[in-house]
Amino acid sequence: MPSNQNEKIDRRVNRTRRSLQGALLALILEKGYDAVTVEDITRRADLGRTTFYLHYRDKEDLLMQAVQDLIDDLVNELAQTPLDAWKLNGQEDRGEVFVPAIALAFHHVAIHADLYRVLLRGEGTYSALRRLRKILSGAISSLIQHFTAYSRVELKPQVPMEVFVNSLAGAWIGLMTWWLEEGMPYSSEEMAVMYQRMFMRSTREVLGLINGEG
Amino acid sequence: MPSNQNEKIDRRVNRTRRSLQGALLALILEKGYDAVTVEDITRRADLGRTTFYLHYRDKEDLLMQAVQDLIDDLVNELAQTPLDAWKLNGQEDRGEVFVPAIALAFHHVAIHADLYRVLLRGEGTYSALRRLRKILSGAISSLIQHFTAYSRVELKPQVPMEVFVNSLAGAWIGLMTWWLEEGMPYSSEEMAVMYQRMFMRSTREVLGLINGEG
DNA sequence: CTAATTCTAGACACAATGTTCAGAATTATA
DNA sequence: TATAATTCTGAACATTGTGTCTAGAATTAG
Repeated sequence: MPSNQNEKIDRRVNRTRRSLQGALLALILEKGYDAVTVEDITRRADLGRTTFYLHYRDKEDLLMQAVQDLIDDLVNELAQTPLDAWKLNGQEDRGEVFVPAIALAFHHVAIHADLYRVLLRGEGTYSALRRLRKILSGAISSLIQHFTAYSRVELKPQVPMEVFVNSLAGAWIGLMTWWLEEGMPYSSEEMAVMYQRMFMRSTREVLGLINGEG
Repeated sequence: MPSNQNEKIDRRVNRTRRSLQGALLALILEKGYDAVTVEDITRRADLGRTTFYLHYRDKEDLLMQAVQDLIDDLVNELAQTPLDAWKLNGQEDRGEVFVPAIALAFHHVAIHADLYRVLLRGEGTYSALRRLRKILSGAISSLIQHFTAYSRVELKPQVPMEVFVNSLAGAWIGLMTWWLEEGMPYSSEEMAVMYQRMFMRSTREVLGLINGEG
């Protein structure tokens, strides 16, 4: 998925980095970020400790590069996804729709579950989780803007947009966290549908977009 | 607020512990949990390094005791607060109410801002943030149960309650985090009102409690 | 005032970090 | 396949932080 630089990279380098990253994730999930030493990582990856420092400055550097790649990937995929909403099959029109962008985010979590688990636990540096929150806030902002662009009604937000967007991002993160910690008892599509069912309707209300029927 | 044991404690002990806790919080906010050493803490607190180990096992022990006291205090206060909702002043009845329990939580954050900042950043161990999330989820559950107890309508939740409650707790945490990181641009009462404005209405919808008027 | 408690400074063994270096192993490429 | 370049390795080293222990100084409770 990530790290496909233009320059050709020695096989050993790719293999080494993948091993190190995998070892770090596994070890963090086993005993927590703080308890993991560089020697732990290289032993698990079956590499010399010296090799580690050939590639990364320290433990945090390794984790942050992994997270950065993950987030870059998410941003890329989000950018390639239309913001439109599809009406759901045969459902009576309760405003129930399916937004591919939302489903995509949950799908991304499912694919990279281990890394998201580490990220959402805030292991390592807080900056990673903060970045994810900003990205989700931005995505939510874009969705809202996209949906309201076609509406001729004037917006009368019940709360400042910043407050609302950050709350929804928090709900998203809380939902993903619960989902991962519970061992993903629902599919990513189900999660996306539930997220919409909970918050898309109230979004219109909070924005002041409710016109008539409850 | 916390640590009022029955036994009389030597003045020096209280002073020392308060100094150490204050120093740790300040240092974490300055340069992050990982970068803080025990010697940093004792130097800032103007104490000998040996003294630290007279009171705490390590850095994490100190932080966790502080967080534990904080959470105990929050739980205590929540337990003493009625779950009822007061109707807001002269407002037209848009279902807008004021729930003391919600306001109390935001107030608690304002009073202990530094510690919450550290806690919400997930500095130290993830377990603390996880505990807070569970407490908020529990509080939300209680509120929902309390509100619906008087309703004769049968509930038809649109999503599993666990999903909904965890999302709302996430929104709460996201909102508090944003609030703290932005330097608390609103009062805790305003925050509580906004939280309710965003989610109390949609809660009734998600629970299937919408009867007539939108 | 005095006995008990707490704080202090210095020394200690230990664990992990991050660097260096010479040589072994692997890889790209011709 | 041969060879030059790159990457990996293991051992050694200085450095930093940890957690413990001591004897004695300082503070506190009563």
